[in-house]
Amino acid sequence: MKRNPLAHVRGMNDLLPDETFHWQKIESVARDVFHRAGYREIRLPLVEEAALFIRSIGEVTDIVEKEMYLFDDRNGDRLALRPEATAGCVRAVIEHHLGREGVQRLWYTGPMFRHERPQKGRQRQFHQIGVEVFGISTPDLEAELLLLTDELWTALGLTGLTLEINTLGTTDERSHYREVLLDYFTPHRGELEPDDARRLDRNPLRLLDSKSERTRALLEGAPRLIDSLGPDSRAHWERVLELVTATGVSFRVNPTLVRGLDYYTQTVFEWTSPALGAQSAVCSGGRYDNLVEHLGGSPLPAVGWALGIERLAALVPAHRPKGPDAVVIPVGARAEAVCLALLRDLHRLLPGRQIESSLGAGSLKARLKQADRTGARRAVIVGEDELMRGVVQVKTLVGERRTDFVPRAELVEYLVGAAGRADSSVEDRR
RNA sequence: GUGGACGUAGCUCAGCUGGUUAGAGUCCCGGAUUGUGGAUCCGGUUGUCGUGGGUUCAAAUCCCACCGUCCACCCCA
Repeated sequence: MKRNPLAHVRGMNDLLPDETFHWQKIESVARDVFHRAGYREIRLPLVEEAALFIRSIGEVTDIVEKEMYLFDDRNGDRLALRPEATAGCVRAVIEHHLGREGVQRLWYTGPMFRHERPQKGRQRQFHQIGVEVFGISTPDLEAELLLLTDELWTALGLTGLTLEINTLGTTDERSHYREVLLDYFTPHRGELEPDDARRLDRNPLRLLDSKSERTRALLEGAPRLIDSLGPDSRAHWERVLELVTATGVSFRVNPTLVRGLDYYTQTVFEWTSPALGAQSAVCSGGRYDNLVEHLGGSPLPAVGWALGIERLAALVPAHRPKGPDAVVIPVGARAEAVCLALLRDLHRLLPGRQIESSLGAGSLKARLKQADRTGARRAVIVGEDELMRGVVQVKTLVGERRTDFVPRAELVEYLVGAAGRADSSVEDRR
């Protein structure tokens, strides 16, 4: 078959209501953690000039070379769906001169787009939550950002993640090391697997985290990145280690950790989980002191990280939504108008409560069954009998079976009292 | 982009080496209870067997192609 032209685009998935609840939970926890730490939200466009990403992420990266969604605007501009948000964030900081207003602690969330082959934990439209801080060059910022991630995991009830950190030094130090590494590996070029030979040509640093046995063996005798660092970078790195240690966040130094994006300098880090399969990185980032200047702004140091919401959502224990406090069920046509008025009043007078309606066709039995399945605490039933008596029937669905007939005017009062009376014990049982 | 596995009810899957009307569980709907939930029992609906072509008296089953999904490589959140 030709593919169904009306089906979803490959790698761009629907998030159904069962999942959105889980996501909302994650997002609200993150929002709260950020707010408490003084981070403010920035909302950025999904589309930017393609050149912005090419210049920031790097020309010889996979993201730029083969993964970007590119298109020409009607006026001929070369645009791209953002593959990540740091570039756009830096652009916004430069464009609005945010650097002049002192330190900026920013966070963002939203979809990113990369044309990759989908697999577990990897889709073409994926979602990130990220943080960028501008204006602090000292290593205490790295510690703060790592602490922030750790606080987030705690707030989400997430355990079992491991943190690895490394330093890449300044741009100059790194390109020096690149040459050193190139000199070391070039005589062994013939021994490398095709993928690694390609890395040698394109981005020798990527050899450091090669999975190939052969390459790993060669790496044993290779010059180390740390030896290419000057005194300033070393001091910065030592201080990062000291401060992160002091925060109590446990980590491992991984000298082979190199990030794929060109703009990183000094500290880089990555949180991973063994539960995610091949795409194990949950959250990663690092310092990028040159990027603002590189993109045309006045020099401004920065550190940031981003986490993949899909990957995080796969790890965070699922929160089941709790059922509604009450479901209002009309029986018969005459009761429908009364129930709608009842809903309106309940929503207005009990703003904290979740009160749903049970409308449409279907027997009372089926609706009670449905209400029970959603975990509703009470059913408020209005039928002919109740209409004649001016009451509503309130049936407790959780815990003890109990049915009360309540004068319509006293329903709000009853529900307020019922919450104190029954819900706490009910809560425990669920 | 490369490799492998897999596409059968809304969902999870069975259907062996081709053989009559394609099954189970679940979900949904109804009944046992003329307007009263969770358990049980009874009944019912649900399918272009991914698509197209080929082999055959006969294809969900075998062959080919395409589409899609998943997993891994690559890359990365």
